[in-house]
Amino acid sequence: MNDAPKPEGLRERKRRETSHRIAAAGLNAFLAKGYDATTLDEIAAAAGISRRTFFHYFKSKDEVLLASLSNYASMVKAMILAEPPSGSAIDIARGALLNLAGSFHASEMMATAKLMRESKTLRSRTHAGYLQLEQAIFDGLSELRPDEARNSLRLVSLVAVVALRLAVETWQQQQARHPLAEYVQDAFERLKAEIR
Amino acid sequence: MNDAPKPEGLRERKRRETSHRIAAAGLNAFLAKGYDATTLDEIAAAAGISRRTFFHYFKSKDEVLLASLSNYASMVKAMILAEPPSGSAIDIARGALLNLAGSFHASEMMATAKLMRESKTLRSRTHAGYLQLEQAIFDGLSELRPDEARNSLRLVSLVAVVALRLAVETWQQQQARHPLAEYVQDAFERLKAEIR
DNA sequence: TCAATAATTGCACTCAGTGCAAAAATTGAT
DNA sequence: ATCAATTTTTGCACTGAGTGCAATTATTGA
Repeated sequence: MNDAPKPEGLRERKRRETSHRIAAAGLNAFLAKGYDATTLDEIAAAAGISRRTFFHYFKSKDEVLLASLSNYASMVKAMILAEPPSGSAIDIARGALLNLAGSFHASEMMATAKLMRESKTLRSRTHAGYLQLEQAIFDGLSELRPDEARNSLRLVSLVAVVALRLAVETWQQQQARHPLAEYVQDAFERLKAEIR
Repeated sequence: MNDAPKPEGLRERKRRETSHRIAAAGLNAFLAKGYDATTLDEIAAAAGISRRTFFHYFKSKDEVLLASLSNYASMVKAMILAEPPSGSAIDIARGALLNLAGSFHASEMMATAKLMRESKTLRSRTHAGYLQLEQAIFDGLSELRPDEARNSLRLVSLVAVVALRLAVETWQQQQARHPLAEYVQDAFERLKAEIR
């Protein structure tokens, strides 16, 4: 058993680099000119590849933006599995999201959030991100609690994401005055207080 | 004050008819060949108009499908305003959604739901519909309860839509064995039981 | 150095969506 | 019925996203 039987060949390294270059060029252009006004040709040119090659790295234009976002889905699953398995499902989800909230970078978030609001297609995508998150939380909880009713875990997943959305909303409204985690904490508490 | 100062001129009537013809032709084609495989040319041809004219009636392809869906948003707002204004915000939302659930037609829903699952763009749109619903519920509640904290009403709106989504999910999983309203009722109860 | 494999590219294509200006239909008035 | 104003419909040409294919180029292991 070797940790790295392939010491990262040239191919893999270049691939990673190119992918990263495209993502960076894309985000850059989006922030500079707006999402819709940025064409694939521009991104490709800025990344030093052909338009056709772009599609070997990303399935679509919006996936460039979703790429960074979708990391959160796998992160949250890992965090759920890392939670102490005692406590209710919702507490586990809350713990994981609190954890996740810590890894949000305020400045970066506020910038991309602005993009999300501007473009119609991106608004849909933002939400697609939340759907991924729901799924990831559900997967994590299912793995951690194989004996609990799927029904309940599904419910908890959706509610947890609602809490996160509420938190992000007020966080953005208040220009990130406090760390996101505080808003997440607050959202969960308000959720428990309000639903009865 | 006249109810119909313009007794519906020929123009307006034709416009309504054409709009309806397009929607019907679109839904028809979608169900027959799938969403992605249906082109605007086909829809236009089936509706007896030019491709260009299509865009005078619908802003985009998916709006043909969203048209029927987005009615629900205004319906739910009306239903909220029609609820007895006593009781908590969440009970009002639940009442309205129970009411709305009654107007869902099972067979039609199951068919369009299949479409929604097939196409990526449509999945986004489905969710856009839920966002509209959230907003509509929030608007309705805000109007009915101008003195309650927006925070709380927003929270209740999102939670209510989560309940609806959970209900629709199991409803579809169980092939509409029971009327949707029952699942909605159940979802709200589970919500209250699970969150604490 | 060579052959297998994978990445890059160009080209031609389909389809959604938009701007523009001409042609056809509807309207209200005479 | 006729006419001018207004609205609707249409055709045409265009941009931009995304795909299939086949040729070219780079990387790999031997």
